[in-house]
Amino acid sequence: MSAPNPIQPCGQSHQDCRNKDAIEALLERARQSGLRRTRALRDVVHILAEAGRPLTLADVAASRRLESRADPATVYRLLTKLEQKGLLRRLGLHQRAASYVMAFPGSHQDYLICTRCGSIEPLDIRCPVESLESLIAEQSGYSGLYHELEFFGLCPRCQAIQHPAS
Amino acid sequence: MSAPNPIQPCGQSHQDCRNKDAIEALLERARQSGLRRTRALRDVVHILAEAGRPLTLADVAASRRLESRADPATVYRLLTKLEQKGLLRRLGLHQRAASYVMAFPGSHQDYLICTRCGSIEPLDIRCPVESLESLIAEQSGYSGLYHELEFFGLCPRCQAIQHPAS
DNA sequence: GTAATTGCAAATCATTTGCTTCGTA
DNA sequence: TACGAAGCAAATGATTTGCAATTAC
Repeated sequence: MSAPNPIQPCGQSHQDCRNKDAIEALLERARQSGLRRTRALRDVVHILAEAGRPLTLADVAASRRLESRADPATVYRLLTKLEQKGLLRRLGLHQRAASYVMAFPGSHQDYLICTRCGSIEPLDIRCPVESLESLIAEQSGYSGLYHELEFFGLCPRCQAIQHPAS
Repeated sequence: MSAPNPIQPCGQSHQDCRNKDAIEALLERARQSGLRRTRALRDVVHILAEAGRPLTLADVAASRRLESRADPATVYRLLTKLEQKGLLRRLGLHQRAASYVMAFPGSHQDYLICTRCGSIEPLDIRCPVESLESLIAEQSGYSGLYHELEFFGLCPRCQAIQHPAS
């Protein structure tokens, strides 16, 4: 958490996220936020937590880990609920369709995105990540490195709107 | 580019990206990388460049800007080619399906992703972005702020493979 | 003239919803 | 027992491909 060594394949420091206790805590949080302790829920959480990397819905549904082969629709609904409860994070711009931007040479853009209404504001920040890029390129052997940085949150307008339900 | 003021709605500093010269330069690069100067190409580049924010394929295809209403398939192929030439950036994990990760409290994960094979490596970097979050939250009025940071590049294995074609 | 590009239609694939049955609280 | 969850099937929606007609070089 505080080691200065910035770049390592995620070996140790996140291992703790995948141990039984952390997973159990997640399940407990899930239950307390209203979800029932079903086998499918337990399986989905285990699969995702132990993967330690982003998985698609199909990945989760196809995983033969744990004996229940879950229906994609079930997995989908579980993922949706877990995301609504804040226990799960869906990567990307949170829209169903892919998004594109022109790549002007030398220009780089970061975004601020509302998790409810999906509005996207370009940010004119001095991106603090650039210096990391060369370091990562060097240590990982990747070429042509670039990055994407997005901030997500509830925009002021959406904060003012009543939550439809929980 | 060097102003210390870090957060502004992208007003000026990227405006230059959208002027005629920059767009013309993009089109020129496109032509030099083998694309023909068709109306659809010009329109797509104009639409994306002038939008200054991420657009979906449907956004581009539906844009009545410039007189040619382009077929989604045509737009799709243009976007694909522009991306292959490095003139365009597709946001997100570059997979067709959405990806999910468990949100362990207090843990945050950044990724290194190969643009060719799609492999995803979790990075154990000390993320330099966290300090920005509170600043952005304050200035934007967004609540519940979090961020995603992904690095993209060609992984060593893919670098070794012959490019199928250009 | 030749090869890339377009447009239209159709195929794919991931996501999402309806509805009935099942299982947890 | 009541209400959320699961399973199955079907609808939706974005993306992707096939192919004939067109257009840029």
